[in-house]
Amino acid sequence: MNENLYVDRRIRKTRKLLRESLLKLMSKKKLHDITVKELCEEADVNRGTFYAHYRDVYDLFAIMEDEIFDELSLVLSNYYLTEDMLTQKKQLPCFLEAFEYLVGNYALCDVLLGINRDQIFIDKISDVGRSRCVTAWVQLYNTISRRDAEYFYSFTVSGCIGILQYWLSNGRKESAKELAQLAERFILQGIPILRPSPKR
Amino acid sequence: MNENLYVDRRIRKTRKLLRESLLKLMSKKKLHDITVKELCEEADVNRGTFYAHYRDVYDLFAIMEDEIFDELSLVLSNYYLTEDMLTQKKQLPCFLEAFEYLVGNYALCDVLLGINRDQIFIDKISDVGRSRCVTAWVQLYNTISRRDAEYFYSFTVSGCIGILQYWLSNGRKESAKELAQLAERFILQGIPILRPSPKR
DNA sequence: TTGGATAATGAACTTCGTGTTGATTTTCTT
DNA sequence: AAGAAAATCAACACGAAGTTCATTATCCAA
Repeated sequence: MNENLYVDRRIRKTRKLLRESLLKLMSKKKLHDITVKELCEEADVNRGTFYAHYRDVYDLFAIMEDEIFDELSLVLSNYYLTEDMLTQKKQLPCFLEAFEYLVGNYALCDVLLGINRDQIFIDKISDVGRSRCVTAWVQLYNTISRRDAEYFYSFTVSGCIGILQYWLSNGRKESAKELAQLAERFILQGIPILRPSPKR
Repeated sequence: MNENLYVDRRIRKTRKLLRESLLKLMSKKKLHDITVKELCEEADVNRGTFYAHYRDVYDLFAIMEDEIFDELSLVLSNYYLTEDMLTQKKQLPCFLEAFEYLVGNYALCDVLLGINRDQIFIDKISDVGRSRCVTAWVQLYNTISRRDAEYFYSFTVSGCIGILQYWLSNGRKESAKELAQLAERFILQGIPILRPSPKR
């Protein structure tokens, strides 16, 4: 938690510079086109210093992903599934917090979920709440198999990421709340959301 | 379509070898860790020959993606949206064909959608049916805004990819038909799929 | 404030993949 | 069978990767 306070200021400075520079370069080009050399020039850090901290550019990137992942996990861990949350009206707060975090960190999201994104991060994010959700669903409803619950979870989380990606690539016009509401409606109602008059 | 018939046999052979070798290497390591050198050794093709065909490893990969993309587009283009397809029972055939194609090419899917996947392919796949679906939805239902339809489409397609990814990473136990049915249920019904007795 | 510790720098060096070239050999097509 | 075209082989310059070590700058605790 606060081991960071005991890290030498020089180390903190160097790592911060490298992280910021990588983010900057990634907004312009793909990760695999970024060399250690140019990263260090951008950060004005000696190349030898880089190797004292990271194995290569991908190593640095993975560590950055981990940090975001931990923060988002923390946000989500405040929520636990109750029967209420599975019925009509109580899912919003969880979605809202998640989307608010992501929307608030959109520059990072752009890198992590955008055109040059790496897959591992998405997979990890996806699995944050998997076991909790699936277990709760199976316990609360006797009509659903564990297998179907797993698939439904995969479908849902990927769908939410899809919403975020569309949002990112279309000018980020909506607020976190709007995104959360859209996600909630899609998940709760499915395609009937499209219908003028709900059938059956 | 059949320009391939006019391509020199040596060229076809070389390209096939390189494609297969790249696929093989990608099952073991990430794209950015694969060098032209090792790819050519794997394929037993001269390095100079590689450069006569492709700019670099990413160029080859992009071309492979394009081929799959075109094939899948062809599969999907057989379907057009009618009102029937948006109601309860008629979506399955389209999903079924898509999933059958993807399941049938699971080795490729594993590379394209799996842990080392590149984002561009997924984005392209996602957009195959976007305008067609969104336009149809907006025309058929006066209650949905274009914006919401776009988001619903993003949500749905990403969700389906999520289903496929879960399937890939869990032993590929289900058939294409089962996957298509799951997808259809999730999209049509949303979370009520979990409920023992449908509310309202 | 100072002194020991530690991190960053700069320069040099080897290694390795890249991308290209030109001569030679193999394979295809008709 | 012959000409065309592709693949091979060897060689090359180039640049980034990764490491080493002596030197300098910075930190932090006594």
